[in-house]
Amino acid sequence: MNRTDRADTDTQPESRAARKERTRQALLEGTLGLLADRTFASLSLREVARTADIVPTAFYRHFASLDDLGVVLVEESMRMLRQMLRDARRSNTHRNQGTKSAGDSLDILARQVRSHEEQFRFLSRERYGGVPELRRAIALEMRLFVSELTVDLSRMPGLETWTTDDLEMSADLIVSAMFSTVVDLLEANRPNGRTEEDVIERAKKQLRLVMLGMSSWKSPRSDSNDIIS
Amino acid sequence: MNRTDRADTDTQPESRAARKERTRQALLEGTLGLLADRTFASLSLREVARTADIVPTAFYRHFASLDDLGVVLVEESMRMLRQMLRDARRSNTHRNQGTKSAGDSLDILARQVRSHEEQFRFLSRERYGGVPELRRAIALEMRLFVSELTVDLSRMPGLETWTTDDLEMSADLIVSAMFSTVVDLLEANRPNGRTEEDVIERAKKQLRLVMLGMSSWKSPRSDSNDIIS
DNA sequence: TGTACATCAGTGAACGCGCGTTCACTGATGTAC
DNA sequence: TGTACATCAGTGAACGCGCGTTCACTGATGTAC
Repeated sequence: MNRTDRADTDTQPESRAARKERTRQALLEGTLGLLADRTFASLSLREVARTADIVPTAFYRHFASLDDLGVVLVEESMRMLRQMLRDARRSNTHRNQGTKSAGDSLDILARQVRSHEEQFRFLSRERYGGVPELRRAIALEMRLFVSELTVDLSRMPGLETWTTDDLEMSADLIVSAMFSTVVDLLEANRPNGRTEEDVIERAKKQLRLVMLGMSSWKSPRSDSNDIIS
Repeated sequence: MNRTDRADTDTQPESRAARKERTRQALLEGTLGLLADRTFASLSLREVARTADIVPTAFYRHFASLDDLGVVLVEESMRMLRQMLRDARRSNTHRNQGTKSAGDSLDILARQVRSHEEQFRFLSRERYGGVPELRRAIALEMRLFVSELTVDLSRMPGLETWTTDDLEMSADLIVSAMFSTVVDLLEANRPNGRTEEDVIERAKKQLRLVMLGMSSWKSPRSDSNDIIS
């Protein structure tokens, strides 16, 4: 916390605060590792402590409870997700829109999933299967995504006249599809499974299909709502 | 099992086999009850036994293990889901197709979710958050849904010339959206939440939007794939 | 119909185990002078 | 720079608890004759 003398050579021994921070990070990362194929609810404090090579009681020097650590984990993962969304949005704003940007967004998503696999695995597992506290935190964040995407859509050419409800309906559909894609990406490249390229290609097509639907939604020539045939 | 004298009055005492079956059902239903807000992985055998008012050791007269019971629960829920799909398909085949049938399908889905709430809750929770065995069973069933829907789509007017891949891509999108809708339905009518009618209306619109996209997918006037604007 | 025996769903005591949490402690790091 | 004291991350023993599973049992139901 309040260190008066900063280390100016890196051969100097680590400060107590730095050591503590390292243990804290070890706990968070060790927990994420355990969550690769387990539910957060099935973890035990002793087990988590073991991953950081500390005795169970030392855990309490860092978190008040296991749930407390879980909330921190959600917050960190969510920060990562928000950053991803911000990047995707910037790439869309600065370049062209429509099909191109849809493909770009999917590529950004796939890259993020690959480089933050454990966090995505954690989020997708806990979104529906988690303890109520984590579930609520994730649901809130998903709702924020939908409303941010709604705003983005409202600025696209051809959609300025849409009602908020229709924009939200479309954003909701897109977010659902992207969530499915994330889960598919996490399971891609397994024996007997689809390849990552397949998953990305299908997701791009799906996004294009939705946008195609949006482009003729309530347009003059389909006022009858008699869709197929 | 092999009762020689069948009961012809209902004042007659229950047979041993019938009693056993009742306990078995009590175990299955009691477990579903516990799963209303918990993960299957977090249940204990003793807790489950308690819901059927039997001593822990008596559990083994009915199932080899808790996981064994879990698999039976998945199978039963899946049988219900398949039945629902069969009904929805029949209603579509016998009547007209397109927008009307989309609305009908959603109404069928909503009714099923309402009357089998616990099973849907169980399935949606375990789909991503469950123990590997349950997750695999559910994933398999979801894949079957997609391929059945793919076949259905291939028979719709205007879609006969589509590639299997494009049909599957569309079916996959629809199933993703419907899964989201199920989860929304399970959380509908809560304080500060959406109403069931809102959820159903939005899902119908989403289905219409997708079908609208399909109707112009790769059609002459949008060969350029320049979707929006 | 009555008797003698078999079946088997459910009982209850007992086991060893990992759990979360308490507590008093140790000893290296940090601070004041 | 050296000394005396404070801080605090991590230790290790101990606790009571619910767990899954074993085992020998009970007594009502079912079957054979």
